[in-house]
Amino acid sequence: MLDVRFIRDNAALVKEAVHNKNEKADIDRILELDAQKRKLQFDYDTKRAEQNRVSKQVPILKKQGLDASGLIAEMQKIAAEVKAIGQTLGEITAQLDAALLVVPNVPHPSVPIGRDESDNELVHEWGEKRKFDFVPKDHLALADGKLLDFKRPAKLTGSGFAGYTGVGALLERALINFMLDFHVQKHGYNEISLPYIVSRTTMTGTGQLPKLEDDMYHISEDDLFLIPTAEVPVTNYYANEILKNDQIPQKFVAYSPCFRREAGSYGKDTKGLQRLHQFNKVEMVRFSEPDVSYDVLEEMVRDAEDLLQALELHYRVVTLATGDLSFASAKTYDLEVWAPGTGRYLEVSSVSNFEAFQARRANIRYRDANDKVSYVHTLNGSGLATPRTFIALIETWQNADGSISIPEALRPYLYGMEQI
RNA sequence: GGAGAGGUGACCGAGUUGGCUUAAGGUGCACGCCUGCUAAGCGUGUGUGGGGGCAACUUCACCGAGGGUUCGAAUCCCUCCCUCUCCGCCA
Repeated sequence: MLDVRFIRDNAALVKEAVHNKNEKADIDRILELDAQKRKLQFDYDTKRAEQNRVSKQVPILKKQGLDASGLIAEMQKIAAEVKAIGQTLGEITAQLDAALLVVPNVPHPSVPIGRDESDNELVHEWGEKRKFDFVPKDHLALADGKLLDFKRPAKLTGSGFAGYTGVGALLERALINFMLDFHVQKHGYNEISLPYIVSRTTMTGTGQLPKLEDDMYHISEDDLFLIPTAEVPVTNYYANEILKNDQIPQKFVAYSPCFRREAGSYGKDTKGLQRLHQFNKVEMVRFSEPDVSYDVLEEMVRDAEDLLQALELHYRVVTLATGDLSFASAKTYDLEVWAPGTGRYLEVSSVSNFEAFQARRANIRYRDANDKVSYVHTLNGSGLATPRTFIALIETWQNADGSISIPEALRPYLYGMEQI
């Protein structure tokens, strides 16, 4: 959520941001509601002050044994006026708040302006596409029925759910443990494990709601949601708090399953592990002081890159253009890993700076050097999403005989196996 | 799921026959005084958010959340949420 005062002072900029993000939000209406609200607030305060002042005289009169009924009768009128103004004020405030919730974050000036992902900008690449002296298989040909099972999970639940079996399950677990250990031991993150089911308020705090409700799994009986990413519980961990010195800066890393309905993406990237309704992910979440949050963003990209480098996988980093940027993000880098069998780059990490957008929604603040209370900046990034990393890993490290070599960094997590 | 207790400022903790409480008192914290140093002591200050004002300042709201009663609500009524204890169920 943006500060209404920021919108008031930068209406043109915000309108441009809404347009560049292919979003819809009625900024003029917000400005109008804001003006109405402030006027009502002034009227309310003035009346209420009078009411408070006069009400205090009632007990004084009574104590002197005087009749206060005239004063009380007069105050009944004012009380009714206060109530009426207060009601209108409440309605306008509710409308304004609802309107503010659907205004997207403003992209950082360094973000390329563009309609969609074709306008994303390449930042850099690492490694190169592996050359094969045989025709590399895609991950389905390599692993379906062995390391992976798609058929039976579909029987259990439906399409878009995958099973990892035997050594495949071990490999997936190895990836998760490897990534967690790496972030904790080499990058200094604090591991955290939080609920996978959260409330409507929590989902609103990070910006999934109200806009993306159709993409979320909802438990209607309790009005709770399955998390689409660990970002949601971890970022909201400090909701409604003023952080103390030892809580900011803060770097958390969390493993969690992620649940996404993927409404509207049917038929897109449906092959194998590429797009699932449930998958595992290790997520980095940072709480930063505003003046350094863009340094933190760069650091997080490197933290995610370190994993791919340790796994010796070729990848590239791109800056998302405005049209591809998510609702809440001010700037996002995607890490795309090369999957030689599939013949595509797959997004395995999305690293974003939300600036104060989520902090304002979730009400996460801190005291700066001058003891002034202000909103923190929140950032998060995958490090990494498991299924696509799994794809790239087995497709890159496959051998002509169908076996898969294990990169050295991962071997300790696979009982020392060099190949599977 | 059943029964009971409770949710007050950074923290502890009064206040629940509605009105000198602008939330007592304490702790902590900050500044000052005192002081050989430290401690103790003394004094002052110490929340968040909104509105108005160039500013000093002023005003409103907030005692779990939301409604209601009243001239006036931390205090009374209703609904909901959360925490704790006991019972039941259970990995």
